[in-house]
Amino acid sequence: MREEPLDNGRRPENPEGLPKTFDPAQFEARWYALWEREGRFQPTGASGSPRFVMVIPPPNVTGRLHIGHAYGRTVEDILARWKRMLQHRVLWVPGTDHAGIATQMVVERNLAKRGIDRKALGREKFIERVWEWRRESGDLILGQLRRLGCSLDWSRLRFTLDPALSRAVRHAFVLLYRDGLIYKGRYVVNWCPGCGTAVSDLEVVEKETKGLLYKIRYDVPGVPDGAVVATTRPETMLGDTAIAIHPEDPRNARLRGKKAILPIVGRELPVVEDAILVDREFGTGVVKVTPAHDANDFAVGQRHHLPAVVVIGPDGKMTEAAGEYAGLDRFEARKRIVARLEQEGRLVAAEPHTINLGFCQRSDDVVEPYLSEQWFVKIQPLAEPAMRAVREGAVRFVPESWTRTYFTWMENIRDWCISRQLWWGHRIPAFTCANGHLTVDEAEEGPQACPTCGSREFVQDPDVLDTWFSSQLWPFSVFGWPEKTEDLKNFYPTDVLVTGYDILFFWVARMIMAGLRFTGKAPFATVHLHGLVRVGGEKMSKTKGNVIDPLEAIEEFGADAVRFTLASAASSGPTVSVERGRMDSARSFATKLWNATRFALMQLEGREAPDPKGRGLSLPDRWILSRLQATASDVNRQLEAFRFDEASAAIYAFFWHELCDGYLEMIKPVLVSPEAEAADTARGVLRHCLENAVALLHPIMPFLTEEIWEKLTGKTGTLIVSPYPQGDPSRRDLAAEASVEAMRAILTRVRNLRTERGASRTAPVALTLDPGSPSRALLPDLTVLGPLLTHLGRLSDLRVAAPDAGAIRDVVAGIQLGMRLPEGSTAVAEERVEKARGVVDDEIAQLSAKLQNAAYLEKAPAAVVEKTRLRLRELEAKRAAMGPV
RNA sequence: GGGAGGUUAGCUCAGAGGUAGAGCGCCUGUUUUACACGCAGGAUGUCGGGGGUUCGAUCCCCUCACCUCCCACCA
Repeated sequence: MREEPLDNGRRPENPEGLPKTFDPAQFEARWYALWEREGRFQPTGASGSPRFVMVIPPPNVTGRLHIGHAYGRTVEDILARWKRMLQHRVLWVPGTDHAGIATQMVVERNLAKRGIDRKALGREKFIERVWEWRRESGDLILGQLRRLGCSLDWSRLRFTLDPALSRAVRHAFVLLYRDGLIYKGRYVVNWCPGCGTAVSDLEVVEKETKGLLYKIRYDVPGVPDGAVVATTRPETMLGDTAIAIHPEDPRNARLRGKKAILPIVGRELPVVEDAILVDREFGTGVVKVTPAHDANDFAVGQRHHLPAVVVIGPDGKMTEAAGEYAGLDRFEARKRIVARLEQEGRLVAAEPHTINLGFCQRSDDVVEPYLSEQWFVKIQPLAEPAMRAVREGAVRFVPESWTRTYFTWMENIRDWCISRQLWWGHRIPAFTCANGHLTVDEAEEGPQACPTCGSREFVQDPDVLDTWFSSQLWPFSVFGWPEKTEDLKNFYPTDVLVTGYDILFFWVARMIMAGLRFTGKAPFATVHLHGLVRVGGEKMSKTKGNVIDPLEAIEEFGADAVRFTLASAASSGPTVSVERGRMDSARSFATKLWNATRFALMQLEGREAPDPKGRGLSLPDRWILSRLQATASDVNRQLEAFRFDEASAAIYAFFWHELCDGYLEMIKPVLVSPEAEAADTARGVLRHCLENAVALLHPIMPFLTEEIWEKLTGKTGTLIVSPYPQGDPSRRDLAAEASVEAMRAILTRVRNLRTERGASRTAPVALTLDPGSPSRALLPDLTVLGPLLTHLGRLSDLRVAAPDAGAIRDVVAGIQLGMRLPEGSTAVAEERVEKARGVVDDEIAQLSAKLQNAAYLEKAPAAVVEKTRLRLRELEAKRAAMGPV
């Protein structure tokens, strides 16, 4: 059909009723609304049917959907839709996270732009502003998940700061506190001066950094040359309260029992002997001890009862204790101190040195070890059961290789610093009464009276909890825990958790610990840890310009194409590589589906399409039905294994290469033939295959398939709950598969012959199938397929006969062919034949050698040897067909 | 310093102890009336290097090289 623009520029109406290319925007929103309206995302179905439950990894409430989310949520939605079609009672719970540091920082920055300082504003006002920000820009991501097609049960939407979830947090805190698993104490923690808060070990990212190792001479009365200490952080020396040597180090034995004088400050420093801290091999064997600014030094301080002097404050500036350096930034102070030491002749050396510096995951500031009072979770008692759960199989990781990483981390786990000096988050439910008694209480308003002294005046701890403290409760707090709700009973524990491996420790491990502690059950049976999305093999970054915005991609290609691309990119490895080219190809696939449907509708509309289960099936019918069974089995197996790439590829290959390229072309002549019965059967088979293919694909491409489903079946919006094709291996028809595949191979050879000989695409070929062929068992079927072969191959003649003299000969699928082109065709390039002969000769030589190898004949399985024999026979026939050199 | 993973077609990646695969890209032909986001045909790989086990290894083992990532308090 020619397309001519009309006056108004619109395309003319398509006679078939469907445009040639489809516009996803036409139906995506419509289907989503319909599914939602009809309650498809809510768990329904027979109460006896198995359930399938997931909770979403809650994105930041003010965040935007990025390609990593899009990937993870697509995977979850595929699982949810697949299980739903398997008639499970599916529940996938949506929600968002308050994301303490991240959100607070954004709001703080916004305020700063307007010249407003957080501290000047005050805590309450500031928190109001954050809520405002959350109202303005929050939940956008939820709409974006809808665009992606996620079948989340919106009636159960949760936010980590919801009253019920906040209560769960307080309850959990109190439980742990009462059990002695939460304690408060003064320790050296990781402190981010940029964020102004303590952070956990996990939030510190170590980076190799070039620095200097300074060697500084401290005077030691009675020891003429004093002591030379080595440090990468000279500014902390102002807080030194000792120097340490190894008890068995002869080099420094003369320092034993002496006192050193701290340069600049003049403080007397005892020389302590500590075998744990000091490595005799390193540097001078003398270590400065700064208990307030180094975790190891802190431990030494504890062992030797040393005081701790805080010289760097929470803002990263030197404190009053730093004397003349007070108020200086820590790095500036370093410069000045080094300059001064040099001036005084105390700087013995400053050698280039590579150090692992800790940076704040959030702000990228250099993290300071900082002595301060914090809350901690005693983690060992929680880790033990969590390890057991995995060891005993109550929780399994997919891919399995993460198990080991999990154990390694859990075995070396350290107490978790959970207090944050922030305002946005769950405030620690700890209260100090007027008489200084500490009490914890889960009531939002705090305790009524002090249990110790009865005082009614309290000050609440100013800190908030690490965001992950609330996240670890997510799989059950969303269901109302600690209340014994129906949902908790019905849907907890969940089945599958899907998330990136980067939060295995942050979140997954902690959920397992918390789940076991608070509910006695592992929160999920299976954890699918996927790789991180990369674009073209590289991390996405704005400077590289390779960022893919999933929403832009949805606009451009449609949600289904984006989802198919992501599913195809899945792999078991640590990276998920996404490319734009893949999006194009996915969109082409969607268009292909569309067009195949248009064709089918032309054939099916207003016509009977009997159930193909009746007899009278042709070989192509049997073939495609068998391939459908094989594909369905395969797809289910791959989904079971979280191999979304393989599942996508299986449907793609079936739909495009077998159903469209193969079956559709095979039935076209049947459809126009006068044999009405055969045509009707083909229509029935076509409908059956198309419906099943569309159903198979629905979890991956939900919108388009629902649209097509409606056109095919006349049913509106029901595909989402239609039974998923599972595939039955007993319904494979291997004989039909072999025959039709042989025919297709012969077709390819005939077409290739034309190209090879420079004949036109339509040049008639006379073909003979040699009854003496190695695979002659196929001949009866090929005879039945003869008319089709003749039609598709544009043959002028087809006979079962030995090849004529002068025919071009070859062996395909074990059938010896004789092919004859009309006169005048160009001869094939001799060098090409030469090369082909070479390849065959090589393989023949190889196989013959194998078959003459006694060890091979004896040890290789009989089936393999037999296969080799067959192959050799076929090759010899092929070689013979090629003629002499 | 430990640990994990990777190295396969120009690109991005699958893959199994028994003759190497996909998508994209490339070449050739093609308005074969569902689809040019198509159809048909085609080319391309010492499966990182070296050694071992095996009748047979790209797939298992050892080793080397390079890459990625995790974990770790050596000043």
